[in-house]
Amino acid sequence: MNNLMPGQRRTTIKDVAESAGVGVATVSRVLSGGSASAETRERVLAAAARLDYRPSALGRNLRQQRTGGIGLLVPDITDSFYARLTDGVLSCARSYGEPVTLGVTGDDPEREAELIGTLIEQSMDRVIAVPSGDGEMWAPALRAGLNVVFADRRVRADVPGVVADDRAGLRTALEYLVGLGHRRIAFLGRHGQSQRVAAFTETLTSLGVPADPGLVVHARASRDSAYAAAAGLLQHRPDLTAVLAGGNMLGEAAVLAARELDVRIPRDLSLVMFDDVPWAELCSPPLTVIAQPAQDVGYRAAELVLRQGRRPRTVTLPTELVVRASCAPRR
Amino acid sequence: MNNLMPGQRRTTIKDVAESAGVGVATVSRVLSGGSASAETRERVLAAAARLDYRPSALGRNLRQQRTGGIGLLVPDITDSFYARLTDGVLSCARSYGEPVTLGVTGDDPEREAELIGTLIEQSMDRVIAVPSGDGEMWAPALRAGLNVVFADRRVRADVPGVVADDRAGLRTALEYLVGLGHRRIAFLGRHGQSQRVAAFTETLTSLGVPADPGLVVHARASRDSAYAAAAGLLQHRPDLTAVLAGGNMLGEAAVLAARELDVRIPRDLSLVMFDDVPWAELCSPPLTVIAQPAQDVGYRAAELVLRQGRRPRTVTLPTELVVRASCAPRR
DNA sequence: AACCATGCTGGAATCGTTTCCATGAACAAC
DNA sequence: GTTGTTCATGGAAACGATTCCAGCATGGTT
Repeated sequence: MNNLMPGQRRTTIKDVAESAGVGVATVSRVLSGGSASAETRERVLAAAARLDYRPSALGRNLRQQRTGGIGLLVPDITDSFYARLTDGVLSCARSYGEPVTLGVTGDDPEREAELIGTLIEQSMDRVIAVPSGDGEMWAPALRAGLNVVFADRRVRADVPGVVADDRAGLRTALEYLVGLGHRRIAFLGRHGQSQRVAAFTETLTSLGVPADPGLVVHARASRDSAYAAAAGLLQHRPDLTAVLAGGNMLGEAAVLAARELDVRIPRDLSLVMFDDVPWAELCSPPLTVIAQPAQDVGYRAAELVLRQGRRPRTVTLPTELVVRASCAPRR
Repeated sequence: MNNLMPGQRRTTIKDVAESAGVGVATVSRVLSGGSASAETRERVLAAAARLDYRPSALGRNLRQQRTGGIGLLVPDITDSFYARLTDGVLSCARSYGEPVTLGVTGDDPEREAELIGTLIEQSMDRVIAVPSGDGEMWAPALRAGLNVVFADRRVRADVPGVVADDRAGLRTALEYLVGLGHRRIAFLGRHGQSQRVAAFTETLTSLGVPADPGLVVHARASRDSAYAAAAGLLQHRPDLTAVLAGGNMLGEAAVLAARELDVRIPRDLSLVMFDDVPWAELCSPPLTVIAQPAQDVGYRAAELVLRQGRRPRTVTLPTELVVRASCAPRR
């Protein structure tokens, strides 16, 4: 069968070997930094350059029983927080020359499981995930030898993770709100943020404010769901005076819902949002936020998963309360 | 302490064959829908399920000389437009079960070339790209048999593409601005938007407004660069009365720069922004925008690159002018 | 009974790379 | 001159799948 395809056959290591007058083993050694005589090395390099040879990752990976590259699972790439996290991962991966395969889970455990399956099929051995389901779901992946690092959330103690110190950020924000006289403070969270919710109620109690379970609401990782949750909260509980939004999409939803229902920020309602985004400053009023180092979280997670030498437990990155104009004393 | 279990070798097709008492060829046939007797099929399926067998994509790809999956190259994943585009690609790819490998070019042709190299190394045969450099750069990739689809921009006539009809959107926006009495209208664009710039000057001329080259400014794909360009424009040309921002990041930069320089929108300056984003409505004032179907662009591009049967030339998707409150008659 | 058509099956080749191992040469030490 | 030792080197065996091809049984037709 001669080359009937317009796209000609890929140049292989064999072609290089032939062209350089050496064996394939020698070519492989030269190209991967093994030992070889200066003269041979030069001949091989010249031949490789002449033929524009690029080693096939397929062959290499099959032989070495591992696919290079990193799998990255986030709930929603449209969310600025996860986009920045992704950017951090990419920027670290680039310096290692590792490709990144992206999957969105939509905070749906079923989809997450499906994506994990795909990753295993691809023989990916490194994964960074913002987990949606419970930790159990990751057992098969770990058994398969997958190298997992969690980002933003942790659902298993035996898997390293990189998270922002939202507990501290939350405490600062709540102290601020309580100091302004607020007592009925709602938490508008996303599914999978159980830890954040727990921290919320604990901190509130420790500040002398009784917890009210009706003031904690959850949404899925989509704009519509966030809006529905925010609007529902504001309609059902007109008595609340402050809202803590657990993400930028939820904050956005809260602002929108408040406008729709003619609730004035900050006169009628104070709002603090997790995650600083560029538009928070552009918003009317500019939003007080708990800034999170999303990009760093991604970068550090990538570092962790790439330098798999030692296994640190968990990296916690600081958060910062940025006060703007969306909070006022309780009337 | 490594968590590598001894003897945890991956289960291969050979194991399944042995366990089912058939040859490997038969297993392969059964699993890929070939012909086999009902009894054999059942035995193989049972064995595969029992051993939790997953075919290795590596072996398959090596044999078939192609890596499944799609490579996606965008200038900046942090930009809402490209994030939505990416979301569209992922959502289409998911229904085909194809993994997506993401790379950010930062609108840098050099980085783009580097990423193309990586994709070829991975034997990726399908790529969706928002091209940054000129069309020449894609010649080697096309020669290597890569299946390329451009999104958002087109730089080669022989490569199919999916774009938004920004020419029409631009015309509508400019008619609106000119109708409000504006004459000195600036374009704040990004590198690689030469076509958009050309459309801008042409349209302006056709509306009877002389083009002023000094009113066209370019930025790279980063927030800092966008801000620098916007601030520079406003400082150097205090005579302009309207700005058309070529992307949401540029619009954001324009709003920020205007505030910083105490230029009031829309009293002193009218602003129209390409691409509708959720915060455009939250902004003060709410921004008039040319809405672009970013997600659809991604989805359609993925469809095009996956259904490589026929090769349509170009898909153009409609845009829409959404009038809010950032434009006013010229004083 | 002889023949062919049909359909299922498994051995073996193949994809492109890395890596093990044997070979042979050069050289030093005795 | 013989024996080790150290290199560079290339042949061949993996890796895990698909697929060609030949073998074999079955059943129908002459």
